[in-house]
Amino acid sequence: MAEAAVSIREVAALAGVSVGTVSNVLNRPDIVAGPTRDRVQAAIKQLGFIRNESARQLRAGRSRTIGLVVLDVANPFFTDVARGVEDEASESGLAVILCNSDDQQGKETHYLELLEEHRVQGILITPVTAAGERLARLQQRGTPVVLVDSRAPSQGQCSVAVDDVLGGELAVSRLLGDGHERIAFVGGPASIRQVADRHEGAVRALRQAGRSETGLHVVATPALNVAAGKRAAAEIAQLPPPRRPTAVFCANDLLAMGVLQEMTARRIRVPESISIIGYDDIEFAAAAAVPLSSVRQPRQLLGRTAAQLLLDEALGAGTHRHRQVMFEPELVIRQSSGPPRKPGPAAETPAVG
Amino acid sequence: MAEAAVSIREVAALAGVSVGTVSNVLNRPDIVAGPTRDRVQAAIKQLGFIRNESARQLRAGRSRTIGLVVLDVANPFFTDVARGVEDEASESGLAVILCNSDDQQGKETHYLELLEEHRVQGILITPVTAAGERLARLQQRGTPVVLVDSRAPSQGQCSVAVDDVLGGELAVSRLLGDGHERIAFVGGPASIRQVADRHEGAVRALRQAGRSETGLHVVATPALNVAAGKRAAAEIAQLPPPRRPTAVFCANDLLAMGVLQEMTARRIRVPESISIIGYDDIEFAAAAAVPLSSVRQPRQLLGRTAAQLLLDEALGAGTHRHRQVMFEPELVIRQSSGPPRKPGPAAETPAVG
DNA sequence: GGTCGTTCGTGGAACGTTTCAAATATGACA
DNA sequence: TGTCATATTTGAAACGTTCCACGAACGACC
Repeated sequence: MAEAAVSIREVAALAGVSVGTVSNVLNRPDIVAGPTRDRVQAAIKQLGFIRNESARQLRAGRSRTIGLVVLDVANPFFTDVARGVEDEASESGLAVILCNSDDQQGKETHYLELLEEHRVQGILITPVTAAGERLARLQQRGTPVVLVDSRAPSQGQCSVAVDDVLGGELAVSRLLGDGHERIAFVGGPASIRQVADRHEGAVRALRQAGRSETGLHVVATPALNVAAGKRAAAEIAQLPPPRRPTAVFCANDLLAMGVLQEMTARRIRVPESISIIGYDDIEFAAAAAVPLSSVRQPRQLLGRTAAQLLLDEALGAGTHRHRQVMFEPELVIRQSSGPPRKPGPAAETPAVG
Repeated sequence: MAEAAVSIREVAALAGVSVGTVSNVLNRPDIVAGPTRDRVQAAIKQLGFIRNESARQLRAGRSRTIGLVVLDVANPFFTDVARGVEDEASESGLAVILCNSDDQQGKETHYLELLEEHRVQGILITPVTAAGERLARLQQRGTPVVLVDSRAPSQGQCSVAVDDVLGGELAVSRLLGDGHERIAFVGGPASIRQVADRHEGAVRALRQAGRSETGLHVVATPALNVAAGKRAAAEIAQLPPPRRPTAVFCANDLLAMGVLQEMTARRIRVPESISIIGYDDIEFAAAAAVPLSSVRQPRQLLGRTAAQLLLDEALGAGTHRHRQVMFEPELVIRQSSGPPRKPGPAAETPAVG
C-alpha cells in the first residue's frame, strides 16, 4: 500500500529539469520562466509530490515549529492561551507542538529535551517551578525561551504575565467595599507562584483598608481543582455562622466552582449567606448556576503576545530586545458576590433557583 | 549568544573516535566497548551535544511524531481524548502534534498537509465532515489514518467510536422508565453525525416503548455550546406547563449546562419541574450546581485506543489488520434527573439549594 | 561578428544522522 | 608463530532539501 515517497529528484526527471529548478519553483516561483514552471508544477501534481519537511529543516538548521509547554491541558485557562499561541504562530506559517508537563518536573524535562532535539524555533513555557537555570542554558545554546504567566527573573529573558497581586487586591478590595468583615482565602499549594501572589494581593487590600492582615482566614488546598474546592467549602461551612466568613476569594475558578457547589449542597445561599469570587474567568464560570464573579485574565492575548515576543526573538534579525510584559487583570462581578445580608428569612434575590 | 550547534562530528573528534562510533554509543551502547563508551559520553557532556532530530528523521524516512486533529481544543471532551493519545504515544517515545481544525474545512486541509510534510507516523482525526476521499488518499500515500469518534466508512481504515445511537437510547429509555411523558431533544446542527445518532437513539427508545416518535419535541440548536443551550431552554420554558416537556435530553453537556442555567434563572426547578440529561459526562457536569445526569463516554480510553491502533499500523511489521472499534456509553444518573413530580408546593428533594 | 547584459538553468556541495560492509584489534588455540 | 573466530571500530554512502557559483542562451548594440 505505502508507495515509495516521491522526491524532488523524480519530479525533476519527469519535468526534464534539474533538481535546483524544482526547488526554485517551490520556493521562488517568480525567478523561473513561465513554461518551465508550468511543466514542473504539472509533474508535481502528477506524481503527488509532498515536500519533506525533515530535509528542509536539516538544511535550514531550524524547524518550522515552536514548542508550548503548559501545566495542564485540561484547564480551560491553558487551552485559551494555547489558542492565542496557535493563531499567532500559524500567521507565520509555524506549527505548535503542545506539551503537557502535568505539573511534573520529570515530564517537563523530558519535553524540553524533545523540543531542543527538534530544533524548534523557540519555546513558550509555564515552568513547574522557577526553572531559571535550566531555561537559561537552553537559551544560551540558541533556543529562545519566553516565560508564560510568570515573570522572568532577569532581564535576559522575555516573559508575559498578568499581575496576580493586583488581581488579588481587586477581588478583596471589592469584598471589603461591599461591607464584608470576615473574608476567607482558598488556595494552594502556596509554592505555586500564582497562588502566593494572589494571596499577597488579598493581604495588601486588607492593609490598605486599615485592617489587620490576620483577618484573612486562609484555607489551604492541596490542588487547584473542583474537588479541593469542595473540601475547603466543607471546612468553612462547619464554622458557626457568627464566625463563618461571609465571603470567599478563591485562587482559581475551579476551586470557586467547588466551593459554590458544596455551599449550595449544604443550603448555604450564594451570595446571600456567602459571597464567592473566583479567578481566571473561564467560560464555565459564567455558566455556573450562580454565575461566578471572577478576576478575568486576558488569556488569548497572553498567548498571542508570548508568541509574538518569541517570534521577534527567533526571526527578528538580531534587533530583539527582551521585554517583560505585564497585563492587568479585570474584576468581573456577576451574581455570586454582593453585600452581606443579615441572616433571616430568604432574601428577595433568588439564591440558586 | 547562539553558539554554533555541536554535531556528532565534533563529539567524535574530541573523543578520538569515528562518527559511526558516536552514533553507536547513542543508539546501541551495548555494542561499544566500555572505555570507548565512557570517553564518548564524556565528550557529549562536555560539548553539550544535542541530537538533531531532523537529521534522524531524514535518515529514517519518518518522524517520531503523530498528528492529532480535533474539532475544538477548548471542549473538555477533546482535551481528555488528547490526554489519552499523549499517554499512549509517549510510551512509544513519540511526540504529538495537536491541531485544532476549529470545525473549518480549510484549517483541516491545511493541517493535514502540514502533517504529511512532516512525515508523521500517522494521523488521528475527527474529521469536519465525512472526508473519506481525502483521507483515503493520504493513507494510500503511506500515512496511516485512524478516525476518532467516527465510524470508518469502509474496512480500509481503523476507527474508534462510541455508540451514539445506544447512548441516546439509554438516556431516553431512562426518562421513559421514570415516567416522563413529554420529552424534548435539544441539539444541532443535525448535519453533525454525533447529533444525528443521538437523536436517532432517542427515537428508537420511544418506539421500543410503544410511543409515537412524534412525541419527541425537537429543539434544534445552531451549535453545541452553553449559549445555545440557554436559548433552547428559553424556548422550552415559554410553553405552558401542561404542554411543557418534563424532561430534556441534550446532545452534549455544554448544551445541558446552558439549559440548566436558564431553567434555574427562570425558577423552574431541576429536577422537580424538569429533568435534564446531558451527554459526554465532562468533568464540569458533575460540578454543576445541580450535578448533571449524563451519558458517559470513555474519553481517555477512546484516545488511547485510537493511538494504539495507529501505532500498530505504523510500527507493526505488516501484520496490521484494520479494525472498527465501538465502545458502549454508560448512563450516569445524578441529581438533574428523576421521576416527574406533580406541580405543587416545593418537593422535599432540594432543587438546587 | 565580437562584446556585454540579462535571464534561466545546472550541478554539486552541504546539512547531521544512521547503516553496513570492510578493516582492524584481540585472544584462544594448535 | 601462525590461524581463525570474535569483538570492536572505521569510512563512506545514503536520506531530500536548499543554496550558490557558474555556464548557456539570447538579444542588443557598436
